[in-house]
Amino acid sequence: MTTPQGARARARMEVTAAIKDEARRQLAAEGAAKLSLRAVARELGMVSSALYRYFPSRDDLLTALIIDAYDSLGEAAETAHAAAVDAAPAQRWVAVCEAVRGWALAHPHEYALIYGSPVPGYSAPDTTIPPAARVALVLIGIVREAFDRRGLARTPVPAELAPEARRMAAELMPGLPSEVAVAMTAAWAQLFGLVGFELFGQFKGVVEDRERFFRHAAAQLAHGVGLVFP
Amino acid sequence: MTTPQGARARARMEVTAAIKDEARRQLAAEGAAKLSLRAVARELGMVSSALYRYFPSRDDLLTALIIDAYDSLGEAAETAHAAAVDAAPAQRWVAVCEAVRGWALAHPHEYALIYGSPVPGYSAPDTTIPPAARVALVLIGIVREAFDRRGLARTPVPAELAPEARRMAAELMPGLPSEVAVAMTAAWAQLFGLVGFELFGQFKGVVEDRERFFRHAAAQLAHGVGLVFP
DNA sequence: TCAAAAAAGAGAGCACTGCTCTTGCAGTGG
DNA sequence: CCACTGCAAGAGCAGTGCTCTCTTTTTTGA
Repeated sequence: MTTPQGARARARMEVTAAIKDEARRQLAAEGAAKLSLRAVARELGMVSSALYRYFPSRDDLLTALIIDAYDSLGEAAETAHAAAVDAAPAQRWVAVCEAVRGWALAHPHEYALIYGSPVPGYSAPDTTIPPAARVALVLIGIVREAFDRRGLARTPVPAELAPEARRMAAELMPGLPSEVAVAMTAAWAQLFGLVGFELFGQFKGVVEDRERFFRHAAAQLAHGVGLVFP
Repeated sequence: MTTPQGARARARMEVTAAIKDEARRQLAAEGAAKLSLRAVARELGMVSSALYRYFPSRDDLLTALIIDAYDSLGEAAETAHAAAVDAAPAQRWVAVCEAVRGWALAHPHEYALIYGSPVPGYSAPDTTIPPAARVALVLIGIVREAFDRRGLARTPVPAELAPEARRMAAELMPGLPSEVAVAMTAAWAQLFGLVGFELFGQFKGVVEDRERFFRHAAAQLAHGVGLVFP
């Protein structure tokens, strides 16, 4: 990441990056299922066994790509948010949602890798959690600012959920009311439900004008967390 | 499906069923990625090439499993709906949502197969569309009945979405107002966003009391389509 | 009834995969 | 200078999807 100590370490980082680049290319072209270590090695002019010096297994390569994908998506969300910084919170919410959708449409296989079925054995390593949180943090930031400025409409939470709601608010979104924490979390999952359905073909024959449909649905999500359109 | 004409046709159906059963077992145990034709054949005591008489490719076997999974999920939804037939529409809505979640938790790999990333090349054949619609039809039925009985709260749709909303209502849910059609479709996608996030580990470290959280979120979805709790 | 046709299974084989192991080469640090 | 370590190469193993050919069995139609 910083200055490499020796020429050796530098070369290692370059090769590692080259492997990831080529793997990303194959991922984008064919999908995770067809990503082959041997093909990556072949394309890089090295023998397949050499690649195992850099990634001990195919799953490790995939994990690296997953983290990069989360970061790429998170950056897209943050950029969109920064670009809309002057707009009202509800508008910024929609802008971020649209950025997520746009990124997903532009990188379908990467999106499938991170929000589709978990491809490797089963559990994503905990390394993936921080980059995965970036989109959520942007959304939380919007809601928090709106709350601090003028408060939010709150949807009451049933008594049976109140303790969990308080825990969620305290641990994940300190400073926000527990009802909002619950609504936020639900909206976050629902956002990716909308994106996933569009991307994975579930809207085929159902929604035609998907962009407008999404914009409206994202606005409704904003409404659900208590944001109001001016 | 009906009476088999000859002993041959009968045998063929039995073998086909046995292949699907064994494949389903392997799918449930290891996931779609590790489902292997050769392993299925081995387990059935036949040679791998013989299996190609029944399914021309691995993708065809997967497609058959996909259809079965959609039907199984649809049946779970229909059963839950039938069991709650005396309850108010909003309650039935939640019951169906909970049935979807329950089925998904009980059949994670099958759920991943149908609502996760599309595993084969890319596009699911159109054969999968009717079974895939069963859950949606149950939900539409609930909403339609509620609408016919007492009407529904409607969330206005922006002008830019109005034509698409009308088209969706006319083609997919005749008799329902276009605003409701839009809200229904969004809720449908959002439901699977909630289920998918829980199933694919996105709620790890975020939501602990997932059952209660889901019940509340499902109730909010019902609210979003205009259903009211008595 | 009996031969032709269709269907099914068996087996070998091809090209590919992830991964391991051993061997040889080339930079690195004492 | 020389031992050490990191790296690459190659062979090889077990597994995969899929195709092709050959044999056996069942169905069919004249």
